[in-house]
Amino acid sequence: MPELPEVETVRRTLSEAVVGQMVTHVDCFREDVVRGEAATLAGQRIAVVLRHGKQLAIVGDRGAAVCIHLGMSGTLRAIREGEPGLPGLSELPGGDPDLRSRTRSGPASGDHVHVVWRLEGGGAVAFRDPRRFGGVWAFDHLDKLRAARWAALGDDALTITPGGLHKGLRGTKRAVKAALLDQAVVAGLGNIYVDELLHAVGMHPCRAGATVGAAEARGLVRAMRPLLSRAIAAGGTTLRDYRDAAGGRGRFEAHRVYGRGGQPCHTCAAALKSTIVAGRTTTFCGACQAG
DNA sequence: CACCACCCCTGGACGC
DNA sequence: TGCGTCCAGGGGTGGT
Repeated sequence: MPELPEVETVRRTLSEAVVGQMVTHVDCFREDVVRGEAATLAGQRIAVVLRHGKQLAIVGDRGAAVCIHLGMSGTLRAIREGEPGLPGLSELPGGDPDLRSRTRSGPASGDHVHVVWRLEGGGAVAFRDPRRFGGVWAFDHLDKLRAARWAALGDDALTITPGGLHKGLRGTKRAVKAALLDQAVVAGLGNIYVDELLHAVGMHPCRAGATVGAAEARGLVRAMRPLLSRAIAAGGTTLRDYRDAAGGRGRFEAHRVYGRGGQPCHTCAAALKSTIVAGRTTTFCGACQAG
């Protein structure tokens, strides 16, 4: 379940592996996963890999941009020449025989590779997404990507200002947790980090957004940045099958509340409560997080 | 307009 | 061991 730290880790590892490389052609194995012309990056050298919230953009040197959203189960892997690829890549029709022969084979060893960007020199970038909650959106120019997708998002969680967050919260009666999960309010937070954030500042997840004052919004932003930064420094959180673009696991496991319902709060030792807020499993401390 | 329930999808955990 | 069932959850959509 990649959230901002995991997506930023993918951005960095992918960037190191592919910036400056030429995309020779694009294999798309599931049309419904891609919106727009999948081959749009073909013939362009990768100039930069950007991120806004949980979305990535691979940008070509002539301006083409491909937006990738990993959803729940998506991975984006940079496969270097001579390196084993993703499970299942061996089963792809029409793939590079050399690349295929190097990949693990076996009966249904995990296919679900939907798009492969082939690079000059034999490498590749592969988008795999078993549950298909993610997707790929191709544009002939980055400006169009920004207008069509990123304009609707709030400021990135790493750069949002206290004033910006306060503005996003004060107009809503929704639970503050629901608002923080809303990518139009702030982009990049998901269920894990919202629970961690609310616990860190001692705020009840069901507080109405509009009741969060300017000082509390500042507290949220001041807690958010180090929380996300520490997770990025650790390469993100590994739950289930998250991997960065180089196939590495995250090492951030310092969850204080997520997944710990019923266990003692690390701050006050009270049993953490588990409930549903905004349709999401929510864990919080009834004692530390007043509301 | 704001908000919520529902749906999409598959793999892993768990119970019998 | 094997099978069935439930659950995870971001975001889009359609209903209230």
